Amino acid sequence: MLDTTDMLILDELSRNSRITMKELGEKVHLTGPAASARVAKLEDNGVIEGYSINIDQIKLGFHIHAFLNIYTKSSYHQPYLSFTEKQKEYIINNYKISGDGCYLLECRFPSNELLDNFLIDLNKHVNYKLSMVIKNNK
Amino acid sequence: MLDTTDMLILDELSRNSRITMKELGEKVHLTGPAASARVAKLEDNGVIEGYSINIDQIKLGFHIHAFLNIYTKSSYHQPYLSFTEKQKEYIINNYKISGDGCYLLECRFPSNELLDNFLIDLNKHVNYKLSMVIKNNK
DNA sequence: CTAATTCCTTTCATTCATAAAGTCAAAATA
DNA sequence: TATTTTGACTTTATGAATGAAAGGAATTAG
Repeated sequence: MLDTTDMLILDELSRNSRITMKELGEKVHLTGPAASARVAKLEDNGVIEGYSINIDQIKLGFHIHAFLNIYTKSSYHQPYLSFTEKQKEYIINNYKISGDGCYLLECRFPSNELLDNFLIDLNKHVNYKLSMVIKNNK
Repeated sequence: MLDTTDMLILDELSRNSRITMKELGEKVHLTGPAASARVAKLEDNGVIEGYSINIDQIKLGFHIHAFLNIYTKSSYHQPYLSFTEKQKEYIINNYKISGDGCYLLECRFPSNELLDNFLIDLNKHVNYKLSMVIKNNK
């Protein structure tokens, strides 16, 4: 389904998705139109879901990056899910998981104070264990 | 530092970073060159770190998405960090965290078998708790 | 052996990006 | 108050990229 050229294209676009098709072609030994056709096919079959940017969250004022293991006492998750819907500004990902907890919530906050406010509200619906990200080894 | 137009630009580029500067300008009520100048400034001051793509991991054969809470017995983390260096294919993020464990490892695997192999090797260096991602509510 | 398919290249018209010059308003300075 | 400076924008024009169309080589199917 995907050959090595396709993988190279995905690799290049992961590094810089605003590269021109001509340049992309040069990197994978194709002409511009050939690279463009490959990319179009990768879009059509859904391998490429979209084009995005990486933003420096700290420069946006989000100095705190945290994970919250969520533990629901009741089996009724809706209050928690409604809460996270309302707090999208602070929520990066909200994974439903197997294992210890029910959810793993990835969040960002400008300050400890806003984190605290968030936790107070969160605790009305569920219990949690907090892990603050110190750095990402990747 | 960043005004509402800049935030709108970041929002649009997050949704589609391959949009033309002309189109981007139209969305935020600017001309092409003006939008382009804004974006260049956002790049220069490091707010925009880069341009990337979203890839459907399942279509690449990675059917399993998991988080591993890592617990190191010894204070000497290097064996673990060397191990993760060698396993980059399976590792999405490797966060050093405060809280219960020492690290939170985000991984992907094609099969349970390869996950099992990974865990066997991982367990030579550290203990872990495994959480499998069922879905992402976001 | 011929026809169809796939993947590519080349060509060309259209569109985009980018640099340069000019406009305007707000802020700073004398 | 008058003048200058600054910053952000628009307009214009040119060089470059995109995308559609046509054509060619290699592979597969009938």
